[in-house]
Amino acid sequence: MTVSKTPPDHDASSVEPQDMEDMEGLRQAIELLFFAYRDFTAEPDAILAHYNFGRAHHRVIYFVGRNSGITVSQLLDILQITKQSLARVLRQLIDEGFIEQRQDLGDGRRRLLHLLDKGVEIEALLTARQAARIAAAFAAAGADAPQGFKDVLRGMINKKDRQRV
Amino acid sequence: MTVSKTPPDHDASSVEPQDMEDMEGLRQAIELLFFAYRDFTAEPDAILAHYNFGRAHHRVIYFVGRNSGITVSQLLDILQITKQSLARVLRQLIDEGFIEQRQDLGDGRRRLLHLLDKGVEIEALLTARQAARIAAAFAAAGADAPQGFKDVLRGMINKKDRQRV
DNA sequence: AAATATACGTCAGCCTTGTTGACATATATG
DNA sequence: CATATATGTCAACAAGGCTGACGTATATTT
Repeated sequence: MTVSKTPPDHDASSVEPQDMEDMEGLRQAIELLFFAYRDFTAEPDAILAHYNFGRAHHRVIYFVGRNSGITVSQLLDILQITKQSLARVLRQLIDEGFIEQRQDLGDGRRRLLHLLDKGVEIEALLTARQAARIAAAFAAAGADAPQGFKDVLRGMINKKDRQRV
Repeated sequence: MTVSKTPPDHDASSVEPQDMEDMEGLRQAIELLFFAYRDFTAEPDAILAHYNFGRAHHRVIYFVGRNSGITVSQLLDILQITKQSLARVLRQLIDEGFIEQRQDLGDGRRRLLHLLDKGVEIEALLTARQAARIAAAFAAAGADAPQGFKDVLRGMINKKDRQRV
């Protein structure tokens, strides 16, 4: 392996374009988002591992729980993954009795997804953990912080999906 | 395939434990976080694909850029992945001339990581895109929103890493 | 009624990025 | 000199993305 020998540097202060005076604040936001999301997902991931499930299962369970009777294609719109990727985890969730699909009486091509008891249970557990983390952060921040938090997140979402939440 | 036939239901309103009166707001936050992070990462991912890089490369480039001279183990602490996972992408980044490692003169076991020109360039591009998205969201939200946004995110990070940002 | 479009499922194979476990080397430190 | 630390690497595996191809049931259009 080739390793060059040089004194440790500290890269002084780098030049920032003047039209980006607030770059530092934006970089802070980028990093906070990384760390927060990292820890926000790590906790559910650990729980899911007990069921031999992963983050992909979590997403499906969550959004089916939140939108009972959602169709497969609506779920695909939310997750923005391919149907093959969804099929893999959905099949497991159905086979293992966490989710049930019923045929839509109006349009027989559609499969309406519903959580079964086991699904409701794990959804509640996972959501409770994530909600608790957010609730703690809300409580620690100022009273106006939750609104600011949500408003900024909403603004970060592509227009098309902003009205979803 | 077995599909039960039942009329479409709307699952009425589910029961919420009374100690979680604000559950709706917390669920909103959970979903906003999901959608915002999804779109926040999708844009860089698309750019990185042109270089045959992925999200893992982005993280390394970003944090090496932000912490010039960072060691491998410090980077591992941030990313919270195994050294083998890091090694795979780091090797590519070094081989392809995006990152350089220099030996620490104080402690010769350490490798200090630095962006090379190509690395600086792509880092700037990716960060500019993400910063622009956040800047737009900041501008669209109220003047106090950015502070609330950051405060809540900070509160969501595990204590150990809160002081990082 | 026939043709086409839509919703969904599935098979096969590939890639990235995470994991574990084992082991090697250089350098620091006790 | 012995041990601990920082790093690198090989091998194998799993999760969860992807593409492409194809099948079937149901709706819709012609």
